[in-house]
Amino acid sequence: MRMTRLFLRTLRDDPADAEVPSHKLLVRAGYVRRVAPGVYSWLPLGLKVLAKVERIIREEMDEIGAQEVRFPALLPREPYEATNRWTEYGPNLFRLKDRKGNDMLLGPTHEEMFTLLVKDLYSSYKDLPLSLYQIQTKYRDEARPRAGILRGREFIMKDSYSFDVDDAGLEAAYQAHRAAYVRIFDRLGFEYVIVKADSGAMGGSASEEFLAVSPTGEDTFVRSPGGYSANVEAVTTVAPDPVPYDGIPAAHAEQTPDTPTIDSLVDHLNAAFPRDDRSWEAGDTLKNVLVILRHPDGTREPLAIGLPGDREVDAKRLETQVAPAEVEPFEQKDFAAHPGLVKGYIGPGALGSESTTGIRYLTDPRIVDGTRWVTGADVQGSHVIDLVAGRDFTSDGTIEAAEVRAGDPAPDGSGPLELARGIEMGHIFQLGRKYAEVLDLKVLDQNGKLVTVTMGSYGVGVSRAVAAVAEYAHDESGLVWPRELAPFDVHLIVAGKDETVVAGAEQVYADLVGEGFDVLFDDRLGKVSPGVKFKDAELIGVPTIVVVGKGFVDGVVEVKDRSTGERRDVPLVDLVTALRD
RNA sequence: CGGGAUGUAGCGCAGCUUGGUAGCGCGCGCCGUUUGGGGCGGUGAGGUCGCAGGUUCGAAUCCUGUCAUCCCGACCA
Repeated sequence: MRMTRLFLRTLRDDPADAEVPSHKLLVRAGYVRRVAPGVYSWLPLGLKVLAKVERIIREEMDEIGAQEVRFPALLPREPYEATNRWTEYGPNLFRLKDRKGNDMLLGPTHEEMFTLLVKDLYSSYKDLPLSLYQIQTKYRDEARPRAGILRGREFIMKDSYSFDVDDAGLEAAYQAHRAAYVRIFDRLGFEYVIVKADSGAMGGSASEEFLAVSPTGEDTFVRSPGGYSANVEAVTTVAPDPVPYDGIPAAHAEQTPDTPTIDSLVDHLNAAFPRDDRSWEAGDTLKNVLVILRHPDGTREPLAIGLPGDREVDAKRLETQVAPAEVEPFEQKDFAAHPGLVKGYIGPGALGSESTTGIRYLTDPRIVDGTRWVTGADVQGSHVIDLVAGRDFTSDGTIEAAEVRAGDPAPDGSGPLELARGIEMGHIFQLGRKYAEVLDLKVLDQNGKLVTVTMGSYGVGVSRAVAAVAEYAHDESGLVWPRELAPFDVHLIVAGKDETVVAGAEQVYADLVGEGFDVLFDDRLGKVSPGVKFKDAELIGVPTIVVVGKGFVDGVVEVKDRSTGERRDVPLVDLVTALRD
């Protein structure tokens, strides 16, 4: 491709609406253009990269025997009504009506369509196992699209689904997909982690996410030096062993006026009740947080969560624990309904299903028998000291709702956890029979009996992958594509206006194309200085740059490696060999 | 949905405080010059100043409303 013909205009400045590197560079280098928030057009350069990502995915999916199909993005309402997702998806679903007034939607995901397709055509265990996939455009009307194509409202996704008669078959399909994903992400070339994910509302059992490690990622995950990694939601707390409490004095209530917050309480304790061994700390206090759970049937249930005073409740972790109920704040009217609760001084005495309030009381796993706490006395201006778990109070159970912090021990004993950010690139999980049951996907088994099919669901963000690669594959000059994804193999520059140099570059171009290289030839002459061409080449990010210039009279051209910056003169006759290395 | 910011030429921005012929850089066309790191000079094309209403002799500028976009958070297979 000649630069003088390529549909491209590079920009000297970063677009004002771009924040993250991939967004800035993909727009500046002419790969994509914004059409609407979260909606982008792919230009020739971008489309070539996208196609290469798709090719890798197709090869690996085909390799595990999955077959490609393609569903429409425009879908009728009915299948989504059957699974209740027409309602559940809420405002995130793009809805529209056809001329007859029938409801339609732009598909956010295709579990229903795949399930119904298999139901349409297959009816015997002999037809299984089966894996189908598609690479297709999805639509989700995100409340806040951001970061260019990293999180759009229209995006390209590979989604596949496995169909098996039994759990062993599902497990095998899951492992096959997992292995394929490992190969896909290895080939895409970025650093990633596989984390245990919360399968949450989707109702599956096993579920893992592939996260590209990147500070611009939206998902926080944890990992340990010993190799543990997980979503924050999936982290389980390492509970200490119970400790004996024989020598601990009896709990005693003390006056602690004006100490509604943990900080004010700790200050007061150190001033009024100093410890012999050390100062009081926030972690010595037991904080009791109240929320309201709204259950799917609409009922509201108060819930108290007891946790060490130096930790906050992590809203996401809490919601994962109480799903499908939703978490709402505990409001003034709720306090009014429970006069036994003294705001700011709530203690275990007023909590628990056996207590006067009857409010369910769940505690952090760290609060084991024998641990001693300072906590509210359920009296205005008073706290209890030396309150011992298991002796002075009990809870209705434990809950994983406290925030996870760097330095916390990994659940598998593999060392302290580190917090990092990642971009969700792939998600695999064992759906089980949820969709097959609602949509009545059954096959006859060996005994002629109807059995419900079990399914797996597996996704890769294809357009997101282009941006995710760009997130790390760049430097201060521009993009630096891995060879397998680059829009071209070679970026050829003619530097100079001398007729022999120009003619020479033309010849090199023809030769390289003849040898099978995909070459971008910057053949611009006239006012386009060599500096402009070098800058554009670095911005575009083709891995190898060949310059035909002043060395040409001596029969050499310059070969530059975009990623290392290394440049060397190569005799014209050796060029093809050098490029093949 | 909460908080913050911004809307002026294709892109990046100034002008607004203090109302008076709409500017700069890049990009684009043409002429000349230049050719190994976004060169120089000249000359052009291109703008309902987000939109609506108001104040005023006169509004990009002041007032009111509204829409949009971006960022943080909430949300999000």
